[in-house]
Amino acid sequence: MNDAFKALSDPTRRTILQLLKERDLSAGEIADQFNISKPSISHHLSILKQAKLVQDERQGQNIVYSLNLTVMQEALGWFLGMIGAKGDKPDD
Amino acid sequence: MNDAFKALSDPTRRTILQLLKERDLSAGEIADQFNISKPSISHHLSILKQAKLVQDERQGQNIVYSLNLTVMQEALGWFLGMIGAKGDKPDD
DNA sequence: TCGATTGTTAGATAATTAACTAAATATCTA
DNA sequence: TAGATATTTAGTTAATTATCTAACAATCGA
Repeated sequence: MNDAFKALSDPTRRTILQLLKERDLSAGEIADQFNISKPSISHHLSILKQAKLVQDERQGQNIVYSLNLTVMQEALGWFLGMIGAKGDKPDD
Repeated sequence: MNDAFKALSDPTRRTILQLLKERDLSAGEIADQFNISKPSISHHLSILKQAKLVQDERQGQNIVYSLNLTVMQEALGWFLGMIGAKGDKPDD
C-alpha cells in the first residue's frame, strides 16, 4: 500500500492511470500524451508497475499497459475507513 | 487534490490521520506516538494542514488537531471514478 | 539479416523532502 | 513579570525523486 500511495502522489502518474481507464495503451501511446521524454515515462510506468497499479504485456513490437484495479480497491477501502464513523478503526 | 495526494504519500502522515480519526489530539500528543522529533512532526502537521486534510485550533497552551474529511471525500471520489465502469471518465 | 521502430536501462543532475538541532513565539501560572 | 510548557520557525544535511541524454535490447518487415 505504501508503494501505491507513493506512486499516486505524482500527477503525471495519476494522469497515466486515467488514460488507462479509458483503454489499454502502449508505452509509446502513453508517452505521446506528455511533454516528457520517453525514458521518463518509462520510469513512471515502472513505478506504477512496482506498485501493482498497472500491468504490462508485450504485444509484438509494443508493450501494452493496462490498469490493475486490485490495489486501487484497497486504497479505496483505506479512504472509506477514514471517512467512516468516528472512532472506527481504518483497515490499514 | 495534488497537495492531498502528496500529503498522503508519507506513512507517518497517514498514521497521524488514523490517530486523529479516533479522537482530536494536540501536537504534543501526536508527537508522543512517534520516534521523531517534535519539529519534524510539526512539519508533517503543516503539510497535512496545507492539504486541508486536518485543521488546527489553539486551546490554551495546546494546539489541537482534528480531521477535515472534505478533501478525503474528494479523494474517495477519485478512486470511485477509477474503479467505475471501463471508459467512464473519472471526476478529476 | 539489416534497418527501422519501440521501449528500457544507465548514468548524471537539479529539485524536493524528511530529518535533525537550535532558537523563537505564545500561553499559562506562581 | 519570570519561569515553565507547548509548539513552530530557521537553517542545515542526507536521501529521494523527476528529469534528461546516450546507449542498449527486442521485435518486425523487407
